Amino acid sequence: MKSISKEENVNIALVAKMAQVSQTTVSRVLNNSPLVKKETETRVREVINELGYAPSELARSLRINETKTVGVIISNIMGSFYTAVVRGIEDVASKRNYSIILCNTDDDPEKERRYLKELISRKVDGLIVSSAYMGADYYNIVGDQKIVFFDRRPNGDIQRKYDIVLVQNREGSRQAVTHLIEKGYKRIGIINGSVDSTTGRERLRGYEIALEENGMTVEPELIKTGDFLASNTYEDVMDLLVNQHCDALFATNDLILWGVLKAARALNKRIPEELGIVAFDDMEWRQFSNPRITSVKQPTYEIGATAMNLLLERIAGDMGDSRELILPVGLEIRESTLKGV
Amino acid sequence: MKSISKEENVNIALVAKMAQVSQTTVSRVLNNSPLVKKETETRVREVINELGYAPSELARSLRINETKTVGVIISNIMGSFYTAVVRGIEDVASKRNYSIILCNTDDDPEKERRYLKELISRKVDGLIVSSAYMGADYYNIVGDQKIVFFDRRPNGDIQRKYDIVLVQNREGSRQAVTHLIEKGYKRIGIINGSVDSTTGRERLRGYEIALEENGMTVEPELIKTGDFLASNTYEDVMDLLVNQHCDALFATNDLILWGVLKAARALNKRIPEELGIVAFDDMEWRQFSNPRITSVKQPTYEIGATAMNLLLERIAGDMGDSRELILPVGLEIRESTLKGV
DNA sequence: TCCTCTTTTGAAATCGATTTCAAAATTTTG
DNA sequence: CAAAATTTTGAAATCGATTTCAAAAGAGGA
Repeated sequence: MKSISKEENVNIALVAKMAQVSQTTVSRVLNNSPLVKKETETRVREVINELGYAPSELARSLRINETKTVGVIISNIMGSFYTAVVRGIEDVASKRNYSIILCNTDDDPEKERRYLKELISRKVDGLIVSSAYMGADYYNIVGDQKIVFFDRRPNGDIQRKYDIVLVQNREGSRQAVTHLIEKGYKRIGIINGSVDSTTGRERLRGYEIALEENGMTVEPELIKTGDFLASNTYEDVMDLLVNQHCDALFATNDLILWGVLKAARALNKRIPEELGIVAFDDMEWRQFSNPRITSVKQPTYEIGATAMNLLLERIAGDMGDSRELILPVGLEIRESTLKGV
Repeated sequence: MKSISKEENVNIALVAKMAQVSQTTVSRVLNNSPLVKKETETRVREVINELGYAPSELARSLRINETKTVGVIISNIMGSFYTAVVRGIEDVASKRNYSIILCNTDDDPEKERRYLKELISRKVDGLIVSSAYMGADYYNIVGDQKIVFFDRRPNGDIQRKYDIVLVQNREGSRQAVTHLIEKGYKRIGIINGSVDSTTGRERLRGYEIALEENGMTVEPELIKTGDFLASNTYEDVMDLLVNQHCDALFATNDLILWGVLKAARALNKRIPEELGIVAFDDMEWRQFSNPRITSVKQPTYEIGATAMNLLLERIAGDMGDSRELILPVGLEIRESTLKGV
């Protein structure tokens, strides 16, 4: 074993030189190949320890064409729904020695395109995507990447080529609104995200179905369409409560609920007496909100874990037909709809 | 321009072949070198577009020894404090074309070690770390990596070598507890995270200082030390309220606050009359909690953005002395301490 | 036309690992 | 003890980019 020269780079060549073997042998040791004599292995390992050598994943990835990295593209980690999803993804990924690269698009299609291209250039092994952007050229960009979409269903051709993890959006909405009706609310407004996404469309559809099933008419004035970032929720709520005299509101996600609560507070509405509220998503804080909010609970962590598992199967070589998993939701009834009938 | 053969890999060599130039020239085009004749450049770009070629960041990184990637190591993205920090990091990173790899350690030192080694193997350009693990061999693992620590101050030797972003933990605690005292609360308990971290120690110190400044004695029975994941907050609160007869509690982070609220609710305590509550961290949900919680607000997003900016300076070659930035906190007074004096 | 000077190009080395293929070393067998 | 079988090793190619250095092509002047 030679002595350590000061300024040399610590790489496989240096280890080889110092252990008086070839790079091939060092590589074999690194990969626990049985082809190495016990004695030489020991010598090599000693050098490795002495140098504190750790192989470059970069070089390795380049050679074996696999990075053990997946890209995660979401709207905004601060939207709390995604937080739990990402944690689910990361847990499964970490267990299998994968890393995740996190990207926030703010639902900006241009940002999403940029991220997609960058992740592909970085040769990620796969992608987990909640897409804001589903233009016709999507396929041109992503090509034959392995992708699992979640939360929002990609449109048209795309959806037949990739796995998808969704929740019962329509059914969740239907239950939520049905609950409001059963509680005796008469004029129910909905503040929806974008109907460009299937999520928005499905949640709206559930709302309509609930009304129809109960012999109520769907009034366009009571339907507010915006975005899931709650950009103009406040104004929408004001209109629904002041001009349209709604006595109940259905907020289709967490951020929108905040807008609703702010506006309701500004108007000094008593909840649930004057105003009933149900909302999609169920973050833990709602248990301590005033009042506690009746919620459609999504299995957020499981969405992420499931998506990552599907992706890992694809990466492992599963070439089967694309799958669509629909996870169940549940209605948690709390004080915000606790009106005596 | 030759025609596309079907199964060839799309790499720089293929582009070169099809454009009838050398790889060197293609590389120059990719990097906007002025050394290329307009005419050839056009030809090369056409081929690039036709093939949908995007250079491998992997190969590039290997050659130029720079990955444009930073690792982010935190306790748990679901702890809501970190969510905002991460978003701050990602925003700054993305603007400078950096990607972030997210790692959740759950404050498990072993996990942190594994992540550190992995990220270093992946040749990240730098690290942003809220460390659970500060063993003596830390420096052995991270060596001369570029690191910005945040939230928790690394101990001893480490701290002189790297940049640090902190907040006024002690001062924040002092203000919070002083506020409780001013409101007339007499027996104030603290439910702290781990005192292995400076954060825990500083927040405890602020608590002690506030008591001392007001001529109150620090009673060990009123000090609960656990972890910032709130593992046994419930039991701690029970003890403080039932056995120690506290009339006010100071929760040192968001998760712990949840535990406090749950326990308080279980005991049917009226807040703020029977029980005053202040807490570190200030997530948006607290504005809607019942009651709204008086909070020490940290500039979470700025912590992340600042850390990333410091890191970028280091990556750019700044070799100056290590810096320590202390960001201000602010006390938001709300109903949970609104007792008439 | 020839020579100089500038512009434009490409062959080959390099980054740090893995892998193929053949050869060397060792052990087993007859 | 020599031949065959087996174990152990290493030289060189490879992944896909960048970069160095020298040479080719083109422009301008005498």
